[in-house]
Amino acid sequence: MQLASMVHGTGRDREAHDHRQLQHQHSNFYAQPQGRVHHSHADVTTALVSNPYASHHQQVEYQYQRAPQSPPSPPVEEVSKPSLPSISSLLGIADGERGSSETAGQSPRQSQQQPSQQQQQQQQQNGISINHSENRSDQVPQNFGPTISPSTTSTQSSISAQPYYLGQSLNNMEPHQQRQHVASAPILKRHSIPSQPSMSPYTTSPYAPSPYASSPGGASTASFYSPENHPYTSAGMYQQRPLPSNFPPQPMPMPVAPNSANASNLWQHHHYISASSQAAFPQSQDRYICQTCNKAFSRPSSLRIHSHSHTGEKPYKCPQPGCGKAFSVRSNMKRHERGCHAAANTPITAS
DNA sequence: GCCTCTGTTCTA
DNA sequence: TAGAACAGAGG
Repeated sequence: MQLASMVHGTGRDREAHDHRQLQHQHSNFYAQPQGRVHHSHADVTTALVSNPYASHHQQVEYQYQRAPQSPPSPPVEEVSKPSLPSISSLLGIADGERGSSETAGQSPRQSQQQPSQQQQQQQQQNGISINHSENRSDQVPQNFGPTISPSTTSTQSSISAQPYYLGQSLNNMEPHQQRQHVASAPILKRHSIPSQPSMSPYTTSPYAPSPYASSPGGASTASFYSPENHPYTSAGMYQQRPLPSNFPPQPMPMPVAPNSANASNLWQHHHYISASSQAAFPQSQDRYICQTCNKAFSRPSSLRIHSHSHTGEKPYKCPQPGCGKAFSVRSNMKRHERGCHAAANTPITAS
């Protein structure tokens, strides 16, 4: 009963959280265009492509200041673009350098730059050679990926300061990258649980401190049968966890819509996770998992007795005088009495 | 609906 | 023979 209430309560909390989050996003979504009134249509369009759901006000301001460059990284490119030579000229310079000596191949402009600036310059040149051939929209996921453009640090700070913005970027990430994000955070949060051989990673996800508290993992946190809350605390011997329906863990069922991000996708995103989280916690059996051997039991008493096999505890001692045998299971002790001491007891009881 | 107790059954 | 798990009964 308590478990059920916990699960339900978690679901309500999760929904409430989603609702609040969505309200927050909606408010920002509708408030955002107001901050762009003085911008041209092209600016607004570019900014929306880059981040249509900027929930943080600073993010809006940040992109507002340099709206023409939609991705989070382009300021250096923007500043240095006028001074960059064309690709044909670069090729010509390269050809000329090959023809002439290496020492004499430096142009006056390159000699004036610092080494780091030269690296940035070449990176920018490489970037430009790619950006010119690719669609602008394809550039967004790249900038949101783990390897942030080396342009500015404010870009990274703006992303880290916006959980939902980061979530959007996750959708643009490769599946293995998403798994890394999902799996790395919970491990840091894991606590007070001994070694779990071949334990499902999903058992760690419930403690994810990530902004995805509304994920199935976050919901399962409340339903977790924490040993601290159990009267029988056997040194973290066992725990309850939602059923193996989540086992083995499956990849995050995030709908991949990198470039078609809009409000409807937002709702679909959150609702999809919420629905899966509800279906991920069936009130079925085997909810009590031994942390030592990962064996599942349907009853806490069964798990408690099972824990005796790991601890070697044998609380049930044979009451027969001269028989110091102890058993971990009461029924086994009684059986022992019946079998071994029946000859001595039966005549007494019978007579 | 969940728990403990108890008995039964399987296995080494 | 004992360890271990499962299932029914009752609280």
